[in-house]
Amino acid sequence: MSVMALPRSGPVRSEAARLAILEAAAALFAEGGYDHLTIEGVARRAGVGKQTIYRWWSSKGDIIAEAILEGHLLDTRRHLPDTGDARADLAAWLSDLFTLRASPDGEGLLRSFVAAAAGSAETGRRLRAAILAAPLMERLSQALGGATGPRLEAAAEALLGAVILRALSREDFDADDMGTLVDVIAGVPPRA
Amino acid sequence: MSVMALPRSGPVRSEAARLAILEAAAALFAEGGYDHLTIEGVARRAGVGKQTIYRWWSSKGDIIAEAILEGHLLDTRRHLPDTGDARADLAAWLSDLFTLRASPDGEGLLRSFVAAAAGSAETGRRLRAAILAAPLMERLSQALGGATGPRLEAAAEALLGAVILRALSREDFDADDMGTLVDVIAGVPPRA
Amino acid sequence: MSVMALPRSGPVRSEAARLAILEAAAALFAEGGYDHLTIEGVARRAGVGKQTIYRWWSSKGDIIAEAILEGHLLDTRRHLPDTGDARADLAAWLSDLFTLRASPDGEGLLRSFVAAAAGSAETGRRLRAAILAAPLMERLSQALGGATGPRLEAAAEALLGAVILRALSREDFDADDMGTLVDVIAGVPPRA
Amino acid sequence: MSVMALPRSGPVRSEAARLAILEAAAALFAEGGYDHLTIEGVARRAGVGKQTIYRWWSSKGDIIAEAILEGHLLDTRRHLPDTGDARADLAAWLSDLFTLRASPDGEGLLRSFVAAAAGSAETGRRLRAAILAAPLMERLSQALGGATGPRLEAAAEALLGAVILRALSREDFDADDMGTLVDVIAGVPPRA
DNA sequence: AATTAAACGAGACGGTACGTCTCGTCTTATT
DNA sequence: AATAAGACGAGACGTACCGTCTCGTTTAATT
Repeated sequence: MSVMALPRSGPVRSEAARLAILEAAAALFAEGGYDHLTIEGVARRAGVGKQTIYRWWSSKGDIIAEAILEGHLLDTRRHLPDTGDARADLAAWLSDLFTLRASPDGEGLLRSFVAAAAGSAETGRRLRAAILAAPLMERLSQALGGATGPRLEAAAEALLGAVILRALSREDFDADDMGTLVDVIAGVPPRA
Repeated sequence: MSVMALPRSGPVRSEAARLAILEAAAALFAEGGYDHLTIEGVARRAGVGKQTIYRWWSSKGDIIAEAILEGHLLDTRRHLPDTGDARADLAAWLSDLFTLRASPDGEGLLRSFVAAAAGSAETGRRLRAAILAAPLMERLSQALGGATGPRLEAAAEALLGAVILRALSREDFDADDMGTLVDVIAGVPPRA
Repeated sequence: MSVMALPRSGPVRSEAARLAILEAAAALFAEGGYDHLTIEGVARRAGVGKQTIYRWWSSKGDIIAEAILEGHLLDTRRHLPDTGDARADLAAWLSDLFTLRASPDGEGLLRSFVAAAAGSAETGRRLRAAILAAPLMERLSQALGGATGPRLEAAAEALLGAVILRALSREDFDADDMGTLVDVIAGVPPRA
Repeated sequence: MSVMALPRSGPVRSEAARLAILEAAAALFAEGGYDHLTIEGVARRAGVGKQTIYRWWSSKGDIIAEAILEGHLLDTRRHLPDTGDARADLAAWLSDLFTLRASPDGEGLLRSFVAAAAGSAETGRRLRAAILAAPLMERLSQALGGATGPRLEAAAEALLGAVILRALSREDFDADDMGTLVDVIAGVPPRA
C-alpha cells in the first residue's frame, strides 16, 4: 500500500525564497555567530517576509540545520590531507577545524556551531554527521590499526569531542597538542 | 608591601543580595535551562534591582560561571564510585553525568551547560575545571596505567568531550557504550 | 451607439460564492463587529478563496454595504409600531434601534454600523437610506404636522443623528429620553 | 478616609515622553486620520519605545481621548461667532465644524473623529464634551428661547448628530441646509 | 468533441503592525 | 554609596491580515 500525497492546488513553495533564506542565514551566522542571528535579520537580509520563514522552519536552529545539510555553512569536503601518516593528517585536520573562523576577526566558528547544536537537536545531529564524514572515519580507522564499529565510533567522538571541549574552554591548542590527542586515542605509546 | 583598600564610606556590597542572585540564577537555570534564563527573571526571583546585577556581573554567563564555582549549580564532589575497577567506575560516573537532568521532565542539564559555556568563556573554563576535578583525574590516571601530564589531560578531554558530543547530538548512550569509550581511550584491546 | 460586451467564453460569476460571502460577512459582523471583521475570516467562513472576494469587492466596507442593501444585516422592514401616537411610535422605534445588539452579550450594533460607515462612503449612504426609509419618514411627517422636503429631511437626520451620537458616547438612553428628543424635534412645547 | 498611594521608589513617569507621544499622535491623526494611525508610527515619530506607550495607554483610542482632553487635537475654544442672530451663528459654526479638514487634501476630520469614537468609549465621551461645550450650549439655549435641561441637551445632540450623520454619508452640506437644520430644531416655522 | 478562457478553492508570497518580552541604561527614594 | 524599584529607548519575538500572485481544477461558450 502506498502513501498518496493529498492532491492540492495552489502555489508551490518558492525555491528562490528558500535559498535566499538559507544563504542569508549562513552569511549572518558567519558574520556574527549563532547568538546574534535573528529571524528578523534573516528575513531582512533575504528580502523575505518573516512569515515565509515561520511557515517552513520553526526556529533559527532549524534553519541552521538545513543550511549545514546543504553545505551553505560548512564545506563538508574540506581537505583532509594525505601524507601517508594518518595520525599527522588527522592532527592537521583537527587543528584546522579548531581554528576555523568565519571572518579574520570573527569568533571561533566551532564555538558558534556548538551553541547552535545546544539549541537545536537537529543541528546537533547534522553537524555531527557533517564533520564525522567518511574520509575522516577512514583515516581514523587506519590510525587505529583498522578498528571498525563501536570502537571506531567511540574514537571519533572522543577526538571531535576533545576539540569541541577545548574550543568551549577557549584554550589554545597547537599542532603538538593535537598530535598528543590523536596518539592517546590511537593508543600509541608515549614518544621518547 | 601591602595593598591597602582605599578608605571609603557608605554601605559595602550586600552579601545577601549576592547570594540571592546566585541562588535565583541556579534555580532558574535548573528549571528552564540556560536559554530561558534572563537577567530580569533573576532580579525578580532574587528580589533585587536589575542594577545590582549589572553592577557586579556583566552577563548571565558570568553569573552562571560564579554559581558553578561556588557549587550552587553542580555538586563538584559528586560521588565517583570506587569498586576497584577504575574503568567501570569512570563509565558509571560519565553515564551519570550524561543523564543528569534538572527536573524529572527537564532538558538535559549537560546540554544546558554546554549552551552556557558556548556563550561565556569564563563559564567554559569553570565548567571544565569543575568536572575534570582531582578525583576523576586520579581514577583516569589509574585506568591509563599511570599516565600524567599532557597525555592524561588529553585523555580526560577526550572522555568528557565525547560525552558532550553525544549530549549535543541527543544520542542515547548506555553503560556499555560508555565502557567502550573508556576502553578505547585507555587503550584496552577489544574484549573477546 | 451601443456598448457591446466583449464576447468571452468561460464560467460566469458564481452566485453561490457571492451569497456565501455576504452571509459569512454578515454573520462575522454580527458576532464581532466591524473592527474584527477580516477578509481572511470571511473567506475562511465562506469556504472561498480570497481572490474571489477581491475580484468583486474592493474592501470590507464594500461587502458590508452590499450586505446591508440586500438585507443580510439589517431588517429594513423592522416593525414600526402604529398606535396612532406618531411621537410615541417614533420614540419606541428609535429606542429599539439604539439598543439593538447582535448577540445577547454583543456590542451595540449601531456603534459597529457607525464604524463601518466611517470607513466606507458607500456603507454610510446605504445605511442612512436603509434606516431613513419610507415608513419612518411618513410617521415623522405626521409627527411634524405634515412637513415635507428639506425640513422633513433635516428632522429625520436630527433624530437619527442624536441616536447615533448617544450610541457613540455610550450614554444610556431610555424611552423617556427618546420621547423628549422626538418632542424637541417635532416642536412640541414642554409638557406640564 | 483617604486612599494612600503605596510608597514606591524609582523613577517617575516622564512628562517629556508623555507629551511627545500625544503630539506625535495628534500630528499623525491630522495627517492620515484615525485608521492610519498606528502605535508603531506614534512611537517612531515620538522617538519613544513602544513599551512606553503600552505602559500608560491601552489602545490608540485611549491616546486620542487624552489628546482631545488636553487640546492637542481640537481647539475647544474655536470661535463661535456672535452676530446677535443666534441661529445664524450656530449654522455658521456647524458648517465650519463639518468642513473641518486636517490638511488641505485630507479626509474630513469629523469623520475621523467619529471612527475614533466608534472604537473607544472614552474618546466618544471626550469628543462629545469637547464639542458640546458651554459657549455652544448657551447660544443654542438662546436660539431655543431659553430652553434648559433635558430639552436643551436633546436639541444639542440632535444638532451635532445631524452634522455627524451627514459627514458619515458624505453628503455636501451648505450654509442654507445648516440654517434649515437649526430652524427645525429651534422650532422656527417655515420661512415664507 | 476539442478548445479556450475565466472563475474558482487554496494558499504562498513580501509586507506592516500587533502586543509582549527582555535588553542594558538611567533615575528616584530609601537605607 | 549601595540598594529595590522600575521607567526609558531599543528592538526581537511569534501571530494576524493585508493585497497580490500563482497553482490546478472546473465550467461555459466558441470552434
